[in-house]
Amino acid sequence: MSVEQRRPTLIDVARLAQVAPSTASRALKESPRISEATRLRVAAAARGLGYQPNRVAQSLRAKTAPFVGIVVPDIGVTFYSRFVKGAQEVLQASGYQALVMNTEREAGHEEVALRTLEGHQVTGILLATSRPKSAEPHIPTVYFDSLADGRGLAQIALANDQGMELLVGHLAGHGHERIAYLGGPPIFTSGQERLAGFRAAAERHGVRRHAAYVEIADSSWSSDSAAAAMARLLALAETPTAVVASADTLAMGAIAACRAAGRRVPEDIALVAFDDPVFGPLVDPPVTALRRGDYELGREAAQLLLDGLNGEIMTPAVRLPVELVVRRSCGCP
Amino acid sequence: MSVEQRRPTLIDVARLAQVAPSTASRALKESPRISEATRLRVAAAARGLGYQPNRVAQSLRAKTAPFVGIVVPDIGVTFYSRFVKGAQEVLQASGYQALVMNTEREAGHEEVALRTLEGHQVTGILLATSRPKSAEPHIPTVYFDSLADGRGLAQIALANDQGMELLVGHLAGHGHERIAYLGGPPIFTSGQERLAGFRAAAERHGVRRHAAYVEIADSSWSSDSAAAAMARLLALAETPTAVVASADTLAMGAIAACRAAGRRVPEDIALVAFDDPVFGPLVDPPVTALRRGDYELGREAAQLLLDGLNGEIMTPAVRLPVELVVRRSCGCP
DNA sequence: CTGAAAGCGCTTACAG
DNA sequence: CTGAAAGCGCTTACAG
Repeated sequence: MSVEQRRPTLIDVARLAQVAPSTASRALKESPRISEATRLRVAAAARGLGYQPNRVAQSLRAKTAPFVGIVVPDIGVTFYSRFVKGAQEVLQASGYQALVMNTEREAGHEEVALRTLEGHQVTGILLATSRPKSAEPHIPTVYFDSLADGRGLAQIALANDQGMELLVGHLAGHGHERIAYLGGPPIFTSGQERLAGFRAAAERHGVRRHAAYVEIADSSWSSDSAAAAMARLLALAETPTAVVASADTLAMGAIAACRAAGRRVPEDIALVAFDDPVFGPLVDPPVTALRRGDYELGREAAQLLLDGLNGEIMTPAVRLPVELVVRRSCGCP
Repeated sequence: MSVEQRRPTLIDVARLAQVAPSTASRALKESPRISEATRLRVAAAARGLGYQPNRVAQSLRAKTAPFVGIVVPDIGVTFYSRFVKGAQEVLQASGYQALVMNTEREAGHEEVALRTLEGHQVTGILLATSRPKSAEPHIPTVYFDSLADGRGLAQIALANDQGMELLVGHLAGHGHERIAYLGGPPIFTSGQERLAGFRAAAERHGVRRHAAYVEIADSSWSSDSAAAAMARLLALAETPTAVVASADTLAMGAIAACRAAGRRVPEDIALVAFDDPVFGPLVDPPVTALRRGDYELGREAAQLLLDGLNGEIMTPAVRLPVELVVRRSCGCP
């Protein structure tokens, strides 16, 4: 371990360049009213000392920091990691650093993450909340995926009902009349809207309603809980002929359960999924699903934040349309 | 948009509680030498105003912040997202917030991320570097996955050579003599050590060496590039009878290529992978691979950092042992 | 137990 | 074009 060295400060630079700190500050940020000679002298001094500005001091002074916090329930979920990457791309292009906070779907962690972000004077927040009744952060916030009506700068999510219409409509087109729904708990937007969307679409397509045909996985939308739910569906006296899984992880669990029960997909039971499994084409059978708009949602959410910061008027809630990709699991030839 | 409200400061709290700011500060952080009455009065004032301490000011004052930065090349890669979750678990238990930075494997982004973290006075950094010759951050750093010998507080990675020995040994035990390697570029630790480990293990097991039997994917270890590489292997006059993929994504690409070429796995060509594909058991065929130690590596790395901050002596480099999970893709009955 | 003062490192009106 | 001064919001020796 090397000797504890004090980081050089602007004062050190100014001293070495023989100017006042204020002049050094201006020279470093290319202010217009500075002589070329001074600028060069200061730049040389800064380089010589390996000067790096203290961002904490800058933030304290400016009362804001060029950061945008992205708060996600589970960074291990493909949807969220891709969202982060899409958002980051747009944010960095506008000079913001993305600060990712993973809450593990715990309201307490989210609370802490939000306070940390606020305390750090971040410029804005992109938030997929896991708190049933959340207070609005004191910083411009774009809610995504888990919406909180009326709060924040803007709201954006996938078109959950349109997606369900595509999925249910496709199965109904195959002649299915006993279609089950396997979804995440209807606590936040996606869970609620997909379930509601399924019900509405089922009704539109004349699909028989059956209480036992709605199965809910655990709150982390885990494959294991989906497998258990699927097993319950398969144990029914009158089993469904098709299943709509409201996420990729649930579809994977459902396939595993079918396999364990010796039921073939799609011959014995058809399956479609809301999110396209990442290795979808390699799964046996390849899964019919909606194309992922994850990156796009991230980019759009970031853009909404930037627009909002620029004072542009926001529409109440943005919906990203989805698109069906037909593969084998639905029983198409 | 509500009226721009100034956030209440400690001064506001002190004024309301009719004490000096210094007293308010002490009262809020439960300093011992404070009267119960004062403490209650200050607490009430803080609550009343909705006071939240300004972390930026605290950090500037303390010259350190209770944060640990985690810098990863690609948050969309399962290995890294799980690492983050494991590390975060340990860090939060010790009072640190994890700040995740995603570099997209770009040296420039990593540079910025590191400077941001330094500028923000984070207490420590967990770094999987993507810079060929990186300067050491001025903050206690634990290198993981991509090691940089001699630098930082500590170094930790999976036991790459032991893993390759398990994989090659298993295939050799099946009687394979023409074993190909499909890996990431040998630029950073994992790519280098796995390739070297493969070669050493192949030699130990008397596997024939053949220049064309080493295929390298692109630098993001993408499935697509692996599929292309696999296609090249399958086009060889004398094709290998088995392939070792040095990551889950590569294995997936390899399977896709085999399928596209009409070759059956494992009947026509056997396959094993270093990382267990997340939905491994659902892939056709289920992949024989090493059990993932991702979370564990994250936990260990975080613990190394905490130990190092406490002044404990560090060993030069920690290796996490791996373990083989046999499924169908290797040709086992 | 409480308060006045200094200072963390920077930036920006305000003078000159 | 350059400098002296104030202040961002906090904490902590130093007095009392």
